[in-house]
Amino acid sequence: MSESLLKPTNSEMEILQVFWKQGASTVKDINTVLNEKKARGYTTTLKIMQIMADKGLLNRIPQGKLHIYNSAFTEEDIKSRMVDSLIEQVFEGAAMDMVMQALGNYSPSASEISELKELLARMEQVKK
Amino acid sequence: MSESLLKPTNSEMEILQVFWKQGASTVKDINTVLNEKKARGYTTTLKIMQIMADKGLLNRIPQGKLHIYNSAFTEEDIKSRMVDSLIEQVFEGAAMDMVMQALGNYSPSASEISELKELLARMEQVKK
DNA sequence: AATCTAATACGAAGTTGTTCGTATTAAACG
DNA sequence: CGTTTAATACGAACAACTTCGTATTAGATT
Repeated sequence: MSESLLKPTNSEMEILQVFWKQGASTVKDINTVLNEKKARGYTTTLKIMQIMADKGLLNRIPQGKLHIYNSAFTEEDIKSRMVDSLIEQVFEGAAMDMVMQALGNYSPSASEISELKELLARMEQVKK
Repeated sequence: MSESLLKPTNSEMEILQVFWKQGASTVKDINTVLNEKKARGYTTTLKIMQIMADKGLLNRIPQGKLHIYNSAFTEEDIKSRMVDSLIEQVFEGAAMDMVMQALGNYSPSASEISELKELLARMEQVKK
């Protein structure tokens, strides 16, 4: 089981994002969406999806000749891994530094600030 | 000037982190520190540092036969780029989602919560 | 059933990153 | 000033990713 360390590449992330939005899809479905942003050959998308299935990132269900794929992991799961990886590799484990950096870069709107304050209040509750 | 998009690789990040801690260093200096965590050949470190200098990530000052290197960018600058890149590629621009995810993963200590609340309070002030 | 169509399978090429061995060179030493 | 030492330069190998062209195959069509 070496799947706990699986970190999708950029191309793989783009594909996963489509699955999270529209659920189970064929190669054609995915390729159509991807091509809205950037041209790629059909077999390019196919190949990457095959590799992803091999890695365990995607599930593949044969439907006659067709293959239907879907993400093997939830959006939260993968994004969580990616955030962890950044904190580890770039911030040497200093999670709060990363949060501060992010907040500094994108100063949140008033409503986002409220949302964050609520989250923090809830976290404070739990600690008691 | 294509350097605004420069995103260091993992190996490059490890090297930059050493520079940010101890300032200008030789290849030998850097390699010694890196080897505390993981064995690598001297020429491996040399090669990567040469590539980094080519890319503009490091400055190189010849000191007789020796070369003294240093990071060409501040810690904050690079880390900021890395955070931006994650937000862009993984969270499709949703910076707040990323912050929430990070806070969810590493529930902050009481003192960290206070620190964050202060930061948010200051941000709220600025908005007024 | 033969042909057509559209999907998958496969292999190869180009790129980037990492690693190291060997060659070169410049300074130091005797 | 020739030799040793220690640093850089260079090239090659390997692995991961991305891309695409071609081959194969299974189902649909006539």
